[in-house]
Amino acid sequence: MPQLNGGGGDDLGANDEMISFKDEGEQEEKISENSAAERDLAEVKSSLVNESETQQNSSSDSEAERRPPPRPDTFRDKSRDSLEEAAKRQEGGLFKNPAYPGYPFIMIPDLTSPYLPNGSLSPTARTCVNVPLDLHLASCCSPLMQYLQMKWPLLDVQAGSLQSRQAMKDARSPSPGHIVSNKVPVVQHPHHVHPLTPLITYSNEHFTPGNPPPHLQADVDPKTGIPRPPHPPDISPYYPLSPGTVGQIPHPLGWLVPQQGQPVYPITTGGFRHPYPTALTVNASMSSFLSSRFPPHMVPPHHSLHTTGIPHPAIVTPQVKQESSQSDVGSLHSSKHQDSKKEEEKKKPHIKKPLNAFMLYMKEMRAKVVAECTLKESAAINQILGRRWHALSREEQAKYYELARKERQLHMQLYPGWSARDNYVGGYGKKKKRKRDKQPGESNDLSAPKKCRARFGLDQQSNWCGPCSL
DNA sequence: CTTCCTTTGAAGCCA
DNA sequence: TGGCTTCAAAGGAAG
Repeated sequence: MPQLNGGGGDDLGANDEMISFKDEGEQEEKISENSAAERDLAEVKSSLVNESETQQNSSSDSEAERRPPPRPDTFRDKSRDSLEEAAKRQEGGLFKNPAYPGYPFIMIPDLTSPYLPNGSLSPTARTCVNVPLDLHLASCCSPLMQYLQMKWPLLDVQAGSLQSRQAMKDARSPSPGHIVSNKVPVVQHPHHVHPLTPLITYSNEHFTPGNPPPHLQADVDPKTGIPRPPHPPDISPYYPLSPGTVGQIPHPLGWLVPQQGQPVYPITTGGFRHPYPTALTVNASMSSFLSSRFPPHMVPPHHSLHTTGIPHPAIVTPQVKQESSQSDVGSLHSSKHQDSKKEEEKKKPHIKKPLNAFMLYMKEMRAKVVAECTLKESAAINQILGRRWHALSREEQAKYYELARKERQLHMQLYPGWSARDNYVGGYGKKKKRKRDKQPGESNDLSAPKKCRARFGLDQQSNWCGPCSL
């Protein structure tokens, strides 16, 4: 039922996702967790450190420790509760109640529903389309809109445009190109916007229109120390801005919406190129997939490539660096070997793995955690996020699993021939020596929290991370 | 400048 | 099939 097409083959609903729920009997106990909802972040941090202590005292090292026993929502913080409430009130989001209780068998919403039998957009859908996209896309748009935006972020919804709407009405339009922005794509900042960033806007926070998270309102630029103006209501707080970059705000739809002046995606020498590797041609299956889910005018032409020349952000062309370095003095003297290497790299851009559920969660919540505590080191932040992840309710996690599934799906459509293996440096089992010097019986790096304390000057006796108050 | 740290999950490979 | 490995993000720390 999940899939419109009978699920026939959505093998993307990873089994592991189920496993993840399966093995977490802990999740069951969370039902009674509300009583603990009052516990704040301090406890999160405390338990984080506690875990290390416990691990020290206990020789058991297994997964049970890595995945702590059921924790009745100990880590649910007030903010999240309020967010949940807001989300519930909202009822407009993708994950309306009930939020996929049966996940992972819950799939994409019926995308065709917003369309009337004659193929035109239903009033509801139209309404959504008319809503300025920037204005909290996730909060105001139907699942269709969100999914369409994910699938075809190039839809310039905000523009709103008459133009876009008109174009959308024109079923004869040969390609999505007519509804895309003509802004120039630029190079993606490595740490800026994930290609599929729009997915992140599913955050509950973003489901509350016009109410940016309090902790971000008076945000301070971590690097400059300059207080940032409150994020405009139409801008995701997860896209930090410096005072002069308003015009360069990464579009919430992230990866395909071109930005001016803001590096988003790599461009090749010509300024424009085929946005996707030639392997990305929309094959028959994809075409039928799309056709089954979208009105004809939404389905990309078979020749495959986006007409915008905007590459998928998952593509990280080493060229970005190369170009800058090549422009340097020594570039002309690069050896033939290097040239051939570069040629190879050109031919084979690095396509990143799609983000998994936890990665999506991290991406969304990192800023919040950073804002809530003084920590900036990702290792420490990730520990906290890991704990929070486990503290999430089943439904909340399901959101991210669903998003991740969509990401994989989209990724697979964009890069049919891609394999995770492609990104293995030097091939599997070789290269990239990861430390991973964990002994078989050793738990998950008992020293990590210690390191954390040491690094951040925390009280060795205390289990409480002062700076973080988590 | 590169690698590590740290998290979870996806995916690939090998026995 | 289970176990192991790598990579995805992030940014400070360390080498």
